[in-house]
Amino acid sequence: MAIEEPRYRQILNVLSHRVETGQYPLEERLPTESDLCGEFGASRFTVREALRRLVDDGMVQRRKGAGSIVVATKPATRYVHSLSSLADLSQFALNTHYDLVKRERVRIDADRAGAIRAKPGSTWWRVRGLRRGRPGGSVLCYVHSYIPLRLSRFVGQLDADIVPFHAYLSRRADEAIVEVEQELYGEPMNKDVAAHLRQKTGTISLCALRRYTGRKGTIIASYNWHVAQDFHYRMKLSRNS
Amino acid sequence: MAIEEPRYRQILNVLSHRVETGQYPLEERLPTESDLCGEFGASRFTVREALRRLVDDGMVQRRKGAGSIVVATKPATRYVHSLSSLADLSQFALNTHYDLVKRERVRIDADRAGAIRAKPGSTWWRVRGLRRGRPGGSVLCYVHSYIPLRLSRFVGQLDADIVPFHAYLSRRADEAIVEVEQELYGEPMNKDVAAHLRQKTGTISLCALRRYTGRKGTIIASYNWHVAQDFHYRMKLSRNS
DNA sequence: CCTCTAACTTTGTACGGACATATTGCCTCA
DNA sequence: TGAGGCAATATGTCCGTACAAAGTTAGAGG
Repeated sequence: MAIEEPRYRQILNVLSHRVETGQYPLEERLPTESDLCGEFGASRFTVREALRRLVDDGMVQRRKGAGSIVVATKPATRYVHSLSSLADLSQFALNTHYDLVKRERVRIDADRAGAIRAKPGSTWWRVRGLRRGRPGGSVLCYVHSYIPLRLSRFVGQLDADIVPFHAYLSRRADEAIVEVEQELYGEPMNKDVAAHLRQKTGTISLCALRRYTGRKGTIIASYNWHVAQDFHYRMKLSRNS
Repeated sequence: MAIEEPRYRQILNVLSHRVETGQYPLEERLPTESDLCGEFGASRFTVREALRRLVDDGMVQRRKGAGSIVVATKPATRYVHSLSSLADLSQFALNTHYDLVKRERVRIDADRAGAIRAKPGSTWWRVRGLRRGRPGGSVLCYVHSYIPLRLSRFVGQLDADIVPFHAYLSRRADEAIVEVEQELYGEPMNKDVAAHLRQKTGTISLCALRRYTGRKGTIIASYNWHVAQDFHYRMKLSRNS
């Protein structure tokens, strides 16, 4: 004999089934707590525990005084990027050393414009730099960081000690990072990249393009070129709860 | 006069401050609910509400009978992989055509063992296949899929029509996918890979290793080799609520 | 010294009641 | 008719109590 499920979970099962089958239609209200107490013969505590899980599963929203409404017919199976901090995206950033090569203002051509969400022809800051395992060590990665002019007053501060840049800019500009996009792709090195990575022009590189977005738009976008056979990126997604 | 914060929130503020400052050190136990009730002069209900939020914020884990332990000193700003389905990890899988090359049982050597979480020397199924843009089209990717013997009864079913494999296996075995890990790295092609991708041995490939884990362990692990300059992978993380 | 058991501790589930606060809608009055 | 206010409703917060289940610890017994 299987041990019985908790009461609130039994109720949760019934309720989520009703939501999934449309018995409680999308955008409409659920019965009140008091109704559900009556139907299931359970206390308000137990019904609320079930409803709380429905909210956790992203199927229901509740508002004080207004009731509960169905906002999704399926539990949001959210897979969470288990690295809790965004710094983990640029995985080794914290344990490595950064050499700033140049700070410059550049006009964005059509190619770059799409990738960093800039208007073609607009001017951005570009910071070029090298990432090494340790000061003076071998180069792991060559970086172009693009920063919009509205953050100009912080660009002068960017330096080897201020890594990762996105965290610094977000904090100083008081503009939380809302979204991060990352693209990984292989491409032949141009002369600039090849020279800094000490490879022949045309050698295949692995480029990670990352764009950090705040509520006012792009905060920073960076191209990170790696020698392909040295590149290793790991990510883990876990189903939450 | 500002309206007063709820009692549980005041307690939450104190507790999270203590966690952040290390007054409750990482990996160590928090005071028991009953202690906290005493300290704050609140009921167990209220203290539990505060603790529940700490758990939601990812700072604390609780186990029945064992107490609460600190697992992070900062609230986890959780970034959600916005692609809700796991199929999106192998991005083009659904719009492409799969050709099965061979089903075979292989002994796992030390190298592979670590990567797919297998015991060295154990036997697994290996399914080799090719992914193309359309039937008979050019090869996008060469795939080795490793499947544990406990799922042997489903391996015979795997075929071009059954993609993605992980979804099929998870459903048939009634074993939900709990975690997905993905590694991307560059490596020179061996003879087998090079032949199937029509490249010279030693050419740099880009390999995506994906491991899907259920509650009983690995469900499937697959190596996906791409010609480096044809590889493009995009991901997006958004901050949730 | 090791092992199994029993007692104790701690969190989980569940009931009851009470009042607070946000929302909605009706009803009255200008 | 429109605005304001009041009443009804629904969820939020908070208290007390009780028992269940899991984990820990100390002690008895070999």
